[in-house]
Amino acid sequence: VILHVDLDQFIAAVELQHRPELRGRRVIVGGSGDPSTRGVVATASYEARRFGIDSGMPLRTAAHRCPDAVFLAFDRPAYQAASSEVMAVLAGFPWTLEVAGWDEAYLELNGDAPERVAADVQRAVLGRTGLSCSVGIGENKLQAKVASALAKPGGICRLGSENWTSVMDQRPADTLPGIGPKRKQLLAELGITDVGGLARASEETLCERFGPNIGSWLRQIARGIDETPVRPEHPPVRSLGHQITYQHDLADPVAVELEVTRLAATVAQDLQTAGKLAQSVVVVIRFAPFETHGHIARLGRRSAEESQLTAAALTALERFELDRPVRLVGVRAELVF
DNA sequence: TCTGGGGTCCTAGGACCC
DNA sequence: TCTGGGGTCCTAGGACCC
Repeated sequence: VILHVDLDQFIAAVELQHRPELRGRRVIVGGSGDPSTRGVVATASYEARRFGIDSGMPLRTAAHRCPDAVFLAFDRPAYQAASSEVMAVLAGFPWTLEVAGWDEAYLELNGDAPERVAADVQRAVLGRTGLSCSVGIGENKLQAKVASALAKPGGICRLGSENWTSVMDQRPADTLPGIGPKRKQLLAELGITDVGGLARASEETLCERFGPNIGSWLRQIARGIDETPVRPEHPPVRSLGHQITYQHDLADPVAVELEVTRLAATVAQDLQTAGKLAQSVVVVIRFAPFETHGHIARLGRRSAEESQLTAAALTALERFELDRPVRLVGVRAELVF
């Protein structure tokens, strides 16, 4: 039996802990906190969601739809700190814990009454961090994760092979994690809109449209099947980088080059801090209005040295024709692992 | 009304080798 | 004038997740 613990409105909840006077108000967290700048909504409070505000929406749009909302800057260190507290509480239980993100984790039980454990977990997290969470119970990670979404906010929900079909069949296909807007659209073109339809679809048709792996995997998740293990250790980091969207497009190629150099130096620093070596560097350029391209350059030798990273980044940059204004520059190191 | 930042994984196509 | 088949590796792009 697997539990999926998912914090409710995590980012907004952390902000409201720091500013209790904002409880009950329309709060929107994202970007610099200034809705006249480039950025998107990370999380909106329930009060703001009623105005159609949701994650990913441009801040400018959110300000239009909800002019009297309170806008707060995205505060990564605060969320990381809150997350660590929550995970420490979960680690205190005697079960295998997989941290799956800032605000979610899996617990693998062995024989204990899962509903009772779920309630214990909720009580412990709330008592020690002040944060509310939802808990899904399943026979695998997929079922548990889907169940926790159904349990929101603050509830407990159990899915298993006996009720998967009755609970899920009629729900839209994108209820399943792994199906986003594009796959939902492609499925709709095949006449598949709900989970039941996907479960009954022909594997051949799905593989033809989505490729061999994704095609058969989609059909599996629609049937509630998932064999991925709960893994307590963090998987090795594969890449590490930074990207910046500029408030004003960079029109000058020299400015772009300077930014690539700056970002490469930051990435080198981060590599050294993490004790990792890069084997190649990817430079990403997003041209105005919104066209993104990337080029990769291999390092002469595995390294975390600033000079090596910078040289490779500039080599990659040379492959771009910088003949248009640039709105984003990114540098990412691919690691040796 | 313009569209963040940090990641992972998969796919398609081309180069190359035997 | 027309050009196999099997395999690997690399690159670029895309979809998704939080």
